[in-house]
Amino acid sequence: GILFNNEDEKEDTSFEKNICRFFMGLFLIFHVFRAEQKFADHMKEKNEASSEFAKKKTLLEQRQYLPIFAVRQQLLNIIRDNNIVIVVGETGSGKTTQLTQYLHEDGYTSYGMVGCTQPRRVAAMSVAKRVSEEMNSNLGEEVGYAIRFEDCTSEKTVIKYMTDGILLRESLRESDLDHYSAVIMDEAHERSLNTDVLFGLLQEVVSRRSDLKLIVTSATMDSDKFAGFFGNVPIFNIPGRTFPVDILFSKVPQEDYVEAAVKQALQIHLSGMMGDILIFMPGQEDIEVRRFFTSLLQPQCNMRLEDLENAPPLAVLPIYSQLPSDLQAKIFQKAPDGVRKCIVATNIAETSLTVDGIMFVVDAGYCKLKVFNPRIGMDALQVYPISQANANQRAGRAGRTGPGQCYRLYTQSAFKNEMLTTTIPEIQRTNLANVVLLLKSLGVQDLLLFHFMDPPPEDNMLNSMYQLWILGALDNTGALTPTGRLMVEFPLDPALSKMLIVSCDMGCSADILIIVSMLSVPSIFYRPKVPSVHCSDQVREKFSVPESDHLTYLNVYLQWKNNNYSSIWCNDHFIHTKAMRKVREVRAQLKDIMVQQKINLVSCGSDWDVIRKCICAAYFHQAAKLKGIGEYVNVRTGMPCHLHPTSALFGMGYTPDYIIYHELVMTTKEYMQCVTAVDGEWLAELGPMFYSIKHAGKSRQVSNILPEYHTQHIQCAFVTLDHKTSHKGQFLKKLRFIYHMKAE
DNA sequence: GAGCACTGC
Repeated sequence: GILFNNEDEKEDTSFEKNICRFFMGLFLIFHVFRAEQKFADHMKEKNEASSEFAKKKTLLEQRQYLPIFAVRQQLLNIIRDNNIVIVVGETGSGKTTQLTQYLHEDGYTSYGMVGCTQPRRVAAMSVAKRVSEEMNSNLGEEVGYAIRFEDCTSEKTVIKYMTDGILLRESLRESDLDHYSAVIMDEAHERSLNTDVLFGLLQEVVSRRSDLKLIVTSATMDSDKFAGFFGNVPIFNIPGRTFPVDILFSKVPQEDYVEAAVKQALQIHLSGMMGDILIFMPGQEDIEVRRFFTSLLQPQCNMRLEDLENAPPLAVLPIYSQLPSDLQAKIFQKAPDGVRKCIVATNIAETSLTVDGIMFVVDAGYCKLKVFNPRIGMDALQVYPISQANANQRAGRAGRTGPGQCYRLYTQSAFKNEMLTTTIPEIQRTNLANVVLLLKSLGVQDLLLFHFMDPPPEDNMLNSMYQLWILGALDNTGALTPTGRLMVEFPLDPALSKMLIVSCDMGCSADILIIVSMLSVPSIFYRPKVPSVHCSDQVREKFSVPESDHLTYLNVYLQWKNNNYSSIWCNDHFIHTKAMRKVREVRAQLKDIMVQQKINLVSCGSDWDVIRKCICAAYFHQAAKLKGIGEYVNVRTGMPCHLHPTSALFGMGYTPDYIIYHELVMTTKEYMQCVTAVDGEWLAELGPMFYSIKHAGKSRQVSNILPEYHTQHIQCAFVTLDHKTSHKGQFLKKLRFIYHMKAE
């Protein structure tokens, strides 16, 4: 049927106005505050109810009630007869908790552990906890888990849950995974970067080790592809236990998904049907609630106001990853009687967290994706249509506790004809420098021949190898150098590892260690929306080191340390406490590795120029040159690049001739994020394959020292002094550096 | 004068 009536929408409102209409409507009219106040009381009630359920059924009875129990013996038979099996286990089948236990009961743990990988840390932890309860043992004994910063296993452990990244690291130490008798790769259909690398590696391990069982779980739509990849291995189906979800498509394409979502949510709310609503939006910007206070109330989408006023209360709850965790927790609290929850989420609610009681899903059909462009070395963060697999996953969120409905704000024809069946796997749209380094260290000779399920673009691979060569991780033949081998030890991007390694000789390793840790954690600064926005910016300026964002970060950490790592101090200075704690954890982990690798910790004290030079030593390939007031051009591509407004260098009178950047991201413009001023001389000294010093028209030729893989890129590496591009102004300096890249 | 989906070692 017709879900929405577009014809009445004539006014041309801006995006922002639409957002504000969304929340002014929902948020204010439905007395959200009243609703929220009642939450606390009802939490207690809910807890009592769930413990009541636990009493009714024993753990064993609960295990036997799962769909997977009915096919237990068949499943074990097929695993016994095959080294690799694809298991299609739908939601609610019990595969994640039961498969490991079945293998244990069938004797596989007598000669090794049963390992089970998860794409997320919380999942690894919570599933391990559940299984240890079912096996009546203490967590960390028979059943344990391992995630970054936390190894909760012991010599007794026979069932080990872990993130896929952990298993990948373990395969570095022990390439045949001799400690395992079976490995289950759970949620493999999510195709994380680590999953895809493990696919290729584990397939080889199984071919070497006939006693190892590999079980890969998949969604229905990928199962044939998975089975084919591993050599036409059998597929085993386990039915799920979910409720039916009615899918309703929009009859006409929606111009504005925010407005359409508001209308749909209101329609559901006024229809009298019971149940909570979950709305999927592409980004934080669409969800952020606070900004709506500053906006004006707009007439509501042709709804009659008296209808709205008489409607029951509705609690609108935002959820996205950057939201502070105390606010995130609200979505799990039960709403009081008579209050309906309306959760507005990014795709964090698609897989990462599950809310019970959702009966209605409203799906805008978009998500944000980061896509890497290897040619210019830039990430683009953009809104894309979701895939059919995403859409089905989202719809499924309405059928967890009862029959549900899913309203798709796009047409059936768009779903069928315009959406991809599955999202492009991460390995095809990300910077591969890390993957390349890892595979090289595992002794993979020719990376272009590595057995990937979906091989990444060749250009991307070559570019990553080239970047590693620049950093001195690969030699002229493309083989790993001692520096490269050392870099693998660190759980960091290659350039950051390199920075840490060179910092020791430069006498500033303790300082660089802090900077690297700060860069490994997203969003240190918390920037509340109105009204304290200026306040937070002012506080931030207090940390500012005019010539460097990196040093600004160092400054923040040192001050936090001086204030005894206080969370109150963080709150006062608009800094994410959670992020800072993670910085500290990362620092401790990296420090351990440095000690292990005999890299001394030394501080340069107050001589911060040394630190800038050290940063330059690892990032000289990401440099920009001043061109006009406050304008920079990328030295590799000649592309204009902008200082990000949050940078310490932004809008200040100080405009250095050369800067290096940590990251280049295309959003509304090409922005350099996290920059540091450097000397031109340093660039020539530390990046001789890129830059040469030009003395009165004479140039120094760079010899061909590139590995064979990079023949296509050799031209890019040469410094060709081009007199045409050298002009007066800021070039009238003692030294001139010009970089020329052969355009395609 | 912008604003960042989500993971992981």
